[in-house]
Order: sequence, then structure tokens, then C-alpha cells
Amino acid sequence: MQENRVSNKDVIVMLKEILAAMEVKGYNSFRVRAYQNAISVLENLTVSIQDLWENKRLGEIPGIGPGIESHLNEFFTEGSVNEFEEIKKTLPEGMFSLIGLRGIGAKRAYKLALAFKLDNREDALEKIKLAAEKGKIQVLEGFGEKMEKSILEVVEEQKLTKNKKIRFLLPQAEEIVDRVKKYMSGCDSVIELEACGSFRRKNTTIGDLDIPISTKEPQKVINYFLDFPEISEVLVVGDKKASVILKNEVQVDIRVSEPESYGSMLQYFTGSKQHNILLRSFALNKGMSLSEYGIKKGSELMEFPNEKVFYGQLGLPFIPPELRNGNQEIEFAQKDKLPKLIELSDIKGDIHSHTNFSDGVDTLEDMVEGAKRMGYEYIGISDHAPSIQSRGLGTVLKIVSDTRKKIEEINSSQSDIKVLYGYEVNILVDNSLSLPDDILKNLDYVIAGIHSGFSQDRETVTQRLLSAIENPYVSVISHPSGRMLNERDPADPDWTKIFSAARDNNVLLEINSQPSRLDLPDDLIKMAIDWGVDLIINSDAHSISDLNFMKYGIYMARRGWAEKKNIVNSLKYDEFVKKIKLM
DNA sequence: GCCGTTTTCGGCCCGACTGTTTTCAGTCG
Repeated sequence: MQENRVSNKDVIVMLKEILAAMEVKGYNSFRVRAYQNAISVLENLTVSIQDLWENKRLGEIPGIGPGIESHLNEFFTEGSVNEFEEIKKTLPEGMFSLIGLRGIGAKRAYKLALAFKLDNREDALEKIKLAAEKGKIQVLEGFGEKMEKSILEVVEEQKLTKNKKIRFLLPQAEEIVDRVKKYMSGCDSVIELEACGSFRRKNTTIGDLDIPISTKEPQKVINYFLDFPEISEVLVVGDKKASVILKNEVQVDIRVSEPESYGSMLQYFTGSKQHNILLRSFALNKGMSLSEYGIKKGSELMEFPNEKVFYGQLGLPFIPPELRNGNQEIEFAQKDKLPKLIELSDIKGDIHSHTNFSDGVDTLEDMVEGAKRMGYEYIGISDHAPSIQSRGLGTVLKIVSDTRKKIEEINSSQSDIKVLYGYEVNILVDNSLSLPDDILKNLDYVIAGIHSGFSQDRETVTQRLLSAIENPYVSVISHPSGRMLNERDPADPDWTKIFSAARDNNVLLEINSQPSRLDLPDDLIKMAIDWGVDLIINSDAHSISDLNFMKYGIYMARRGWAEKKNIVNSLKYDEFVKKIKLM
């Protein structure tokens, strides 16, 4: 049975339009802020809002109170919210096509839509472009020549890029950060700099780079930065900051800071925005006011060279950047109950790797050598399973016994590392696995994953995962949600069923470290931990160098509040083999 | 509209920059 699911994006677009309508209509600014806040919280979710609604858990989200909850309720049951539809009727529809263009918020969009009778969304941009070209915008009250020019630019830009904002994967972002750092190191006035924002919080994708710079000569630093050869457009320049767009379309914002107050600046620029808002409210309750310059108590400003003392002044321990998402981290910090997050150095092995037997590039022996260099105690070789259909059962059995022999030889010839033999099998659309149990039982372990049929309805996907979890030979479910960042949304099974089944069947859920997967996603990691599910972080390496992807899985685990005890491959080999289902 | 280790009423994060103004609104992070 096919269900009609509402995407999170649908919900957020709806709320954003309401927000704009309320701003234009001059609603109480705190009421407007409440909606802003709710939107920003919902935007950070990767679990389905509809799921939460169905389980009557919307009210548990901080920022969603009875009012917004009842509106969402109406949205999910009726498809629209009556009160909002009435407000929107009084506004020119075309304004919604303008909001979000750089420099255009609700109020300017409304003024423009009113002035040029933008009654529908489709031709609003075209009409604005014409108006700008004819010089009709600069004569409007509150607009001028520069504004008109800027509007013309963003409208044309919008047409070119079709509103597709690029978000970079972590390794790409790392490369850009390295280039900026290398360039800025040529400026004598720079004392210290670090990429903050979503990059430091290790978000899955990075929209722009926020870089605070410690210096005693701010003007020199800003001027030096503006000469960075990769800059294609300068957006903003002031005494304290500059914003630019690079040729690869990533936006870079720098802020300069005195070294004495660099800690506050780091904290401010790391965000998240939601974390900062909550932290500032928290401080207000204690009679303190926070900003990027420090903490004000009355008229006295206290400065902080690093973040630890900054948080310390608030009576809080240092909060790791990966946790700063406005997700109760401040409450936990206050009670000194923050998790002791897993670290890369805790990892003792990696059991999802591919060789040139399937789609990897290096040999089995090379991968084992690579794992030794990573300092691991064990590595699992888990190529995609050979197909019985194309090779025949006899051939596959021979492959298994040959490979088994080869791995036993490696294990007996050295004692540096243990090698485990597994396959990554597909969970097929009929709920079966791509290898029969008779073969699976000859392996050390089995990883099962969905590699096709992602668009199936919820019930079907849930059943596929459950049948794999209940197979006695399956030890790990690989990349459980199947998402591909920037390409494919996560599958949407009933996670509560998946988590309880994984826990009860002693099956590990994988945190896949491929930068384009990072799957499980962070909030599902947190949920899985709450359900008592054991997790494993794997590189899914297809070459020796891919083994280094492990760090990205660690970032994701940390964002999901995972501790060492939640991650099975932080165990030494002897304990690991007791914990994982081995044949 | 949301929220609570001062509160169920009375508060609500803070600052930079731009463009249009001549003291400030709007936008952004």
C-alpha cells in the first residue's frame, strides 16, 4: 500500500511562508521569532517530521509548543492550515518567489510585489528583472540605485543557478580550508585562525566557511584576505569582517578578533546559531550577556582567550563542537552529564572493506597491510558477494574455500593483525539475501545492505530491513538509511521497529564513513543509542587510502552523542569477537 | 508563540554591515 508522505522540506517551506506573512503583517516580533526558532529546529532534523507527528512526539521538540503543534496537525491531516491560507490571501503571491534572494527578505519582497503587481510566482522574477532594467525600482521609497543594481544581479544569478545552493562534502571543504589557511599563513599579522561554523561542528555537508582570525592588525588581515586569488565576488567588507564568494561558489566569511577575546569569537563563529541563541538565554538567566566579544556582567566586559574559560565562566564544561546543535547539550552540560564522546584513537578495527575481488582497487594482502598501518588489531574483508546466478553454486563455493584458505594463511603467517572473512550481501526486493544461508554459514560474518529499490514504500522497506536483521547469519546492516548526500534522501522505514529488532537480534547497525554516505545519520545514531542498539563504525574502504575515511564516521558518531561503549569496534579483538555475531 | 533550578506571567540573543537615510530599517549569521 503506497502512502502519501509529506517531506520535511514541504513542512519547512510552508512554515517559512507563514513566517514571511507574519513579518509583513507586523505580527508581534516575539511571535515571529517563535516561528523562526521552530523552523530552525525543524531544519536541523533528519528524521521525518511526519513520523514524529504520527507518534505524537512533535511536542517533545524544543521550540514546538501547543500552538505550532496544532498547526502542523492541521497541515498533516488537511493538507493546509486554514488560518495561514486566510493571511496569505491578502498578500501578492509573487513575493514568495523573491524571498531568499540575497538581500531580499519578507519586507522588501512584499514592497516589490505590491509595486509591480506580482500576483503569481511564475513570472515574478521576470517582472522584477524588467522593472530593474527600466530603473523603476530605484524610485521606490526605501530603495535606491545600488539596491536596484543588486536586485538585478541576484535575479540573474538565481536564473543561472536555479536556486541550487551548493553544499560541499567534508573532504572537499577540508581542501578549501587548507588552501585558505595556506594563503593566510603568508600574512604576518595573522596570529591564529580556524575554520568554524558547520565545518568545525562536522556537519555532513558544508554550505559556507566561517573563519575567525586572531590579530592585532585587523585592517591588514582583511585587506590581505581580499587579495586571495580564488575570490570571484566580494559581498561585504567592514572593519571587522568580510564575506566573499570563491570561484567554486563557496562563501567564505572571516571575522577578525583581538587575541584576548579570541575564545569568545571562536565560540560565536562555531555556532550553531541555535546553540548560541540557547546559550545566550541561559546566560541571561544568570545575569550575564554574551557576544562574540565576551561576557558582560552589568557594564563590565570579561574577555576569554579560549573557549574552555568562556564556557567555564558560565558554569559549564567545554561543550564539544559536534554537540552544539541546540539539542539539549546545554542542559546536559549544566548537570555535568555530557557524554564522553568516542575518538578516532579508540578504534581498534574496521570490518567493512573491499578488494579488487569486487569493486575495490587494492588486493586483499594490500588492504591487510593498510589496516596494519592504521594501527588496527583486526580487519574484515567484506567484498560484494559473488553472484550465484552468473558463476554457479560450485564456483562460488570454490571461491569461498579458496579465500578462506588465503585468509587463514595470512592469519597464521603473522600476529600483528587478525583478518576476518565476510561478504557484503544485498537485501533483495523480495526480502531474501543475495547469497543462500548454506554459503553464509561458511563465512566469519555477514554484512547486509540495501543497494536497490530505494523508492519502495515505507512498509516494504521496513520489512526488507527486518528480514535481514532476523536472518541468523547477518551480523551488521550496512549504511542503513541508504542516503547519498546531495543525491538521494534517506529511506524512511519505521526506525523504532528496526532499532528494537537490531537490539533483540544482536545485529550491529553500521555508521558508514564514506563522506558521501555518513549513514546512519547523526540523529538516528542518537536514537539508536537510546534504544540500546550497538553500533559499528566502518570505512567501507575501496582502497588502502579509503581506510582513512574512518574519521568521518567518528565525526558522525560524535554528533550522535556516541561514547566508546556504544561502538563495538572500539573493543580489543578478544572482546570484539564476543560481541559481534560470528559464525 | 514558547518557556521555566527566580517565573504559569512576563520575559524573549547579539552584533555587523548596507543602503537609504540624517537616525534607522532590513538582512544576515
